[in-house]
Amino acid sequence: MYDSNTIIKDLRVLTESFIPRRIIHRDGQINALRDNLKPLIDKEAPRNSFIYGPPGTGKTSMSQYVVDELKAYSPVLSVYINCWLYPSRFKILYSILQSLGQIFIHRKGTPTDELLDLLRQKMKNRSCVIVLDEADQLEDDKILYDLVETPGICIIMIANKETIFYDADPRIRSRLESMERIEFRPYSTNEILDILKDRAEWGLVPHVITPVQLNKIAEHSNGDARKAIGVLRAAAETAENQDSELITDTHIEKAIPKSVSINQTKTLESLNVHQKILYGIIKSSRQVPSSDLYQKYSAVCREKDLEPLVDRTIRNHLEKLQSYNLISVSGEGRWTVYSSV
DNA sequence: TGTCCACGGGAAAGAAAGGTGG
DNA sequence: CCACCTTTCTTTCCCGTGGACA
Repeated sequence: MYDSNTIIKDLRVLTESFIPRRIIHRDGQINALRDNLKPLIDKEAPRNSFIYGPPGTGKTSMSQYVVDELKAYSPVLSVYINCWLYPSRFKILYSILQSLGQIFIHRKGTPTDELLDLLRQKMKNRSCVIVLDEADQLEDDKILYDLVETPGICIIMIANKETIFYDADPRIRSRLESMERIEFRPYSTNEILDILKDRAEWGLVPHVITPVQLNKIAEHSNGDARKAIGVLRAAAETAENQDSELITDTHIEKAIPKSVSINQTKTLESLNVHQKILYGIIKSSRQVPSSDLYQKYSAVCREKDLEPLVDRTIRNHLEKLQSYNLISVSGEGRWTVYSSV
């Protein structure tokens, strides 16, 4: 009935990047973001949003959920940008234009302002929601000013800290301060429990894990849904690999220390360029088969004018990312699949 | 049954960091 | 401060391995 799987029904549901069909315990934030975007439906000017909160509080999932919802009601365009991968003004504009289907040759020396003009031209009589995720990583804050000053563009900025760009240009600062702020607090243990129940219901075979066990995972997560889902997934995979019929307490205990990373942001900062690229690719496309990864990696390197490292070295870096618990690896040999934790 | 192809161990080359003595 | 040697970490090259697939 579930193939040979005894534990996992749908692995995708157990990944952090999976966008659930309903978002729980974020009603206030969802409504706030909806209100900000709502004017777009009547072709009026929307409000920009600044979303902040610690990792694993649902910022990215919720934004994507609301944007998807909006697109069902209105012919608005949307672009998602991970600023970790595209931190510069040029890269962001280039990547926006690319996602909007603007194809042009990347000749060296294209002035950044030219890209901005192109974008502004394209935005005439259209509107577009731009999600800037990991905005802490932005190298140049002028891009924010550019985007805010472009009619038709609505920004959703996502960051960990509220105080981002505290020392920015006063013009930009006043713009940022006028953005609608939406705070994401860490989830309570009970809220995490609800999320886990939801994921377990859709992702696991019925009755392989008990509510008490889920509660144990929730208590250990410190309000970080990403961590909690990671533990659930690791425990389920261990159980599955051992051909067990149930997830045992031992499976969970084994999974907990694996996913307790001291401080994820600290770890991320310690990565080198290549590791960041790899992590960015794996994180933004929820799952990457090994056969695609190296190609994608080389492509990003070329965009960044970087000489790609040789494939064996990449495998070394992937091993490191895995040991830092930033990515998880499933499958074997040629059929290895990398996914974000 | 042979081909394909990413994996991962190991050696060796290269690069960066650390130490020492003039 | 510099020149030179040593150590440590990173990257590359080489290659055997094993599972899917035709």
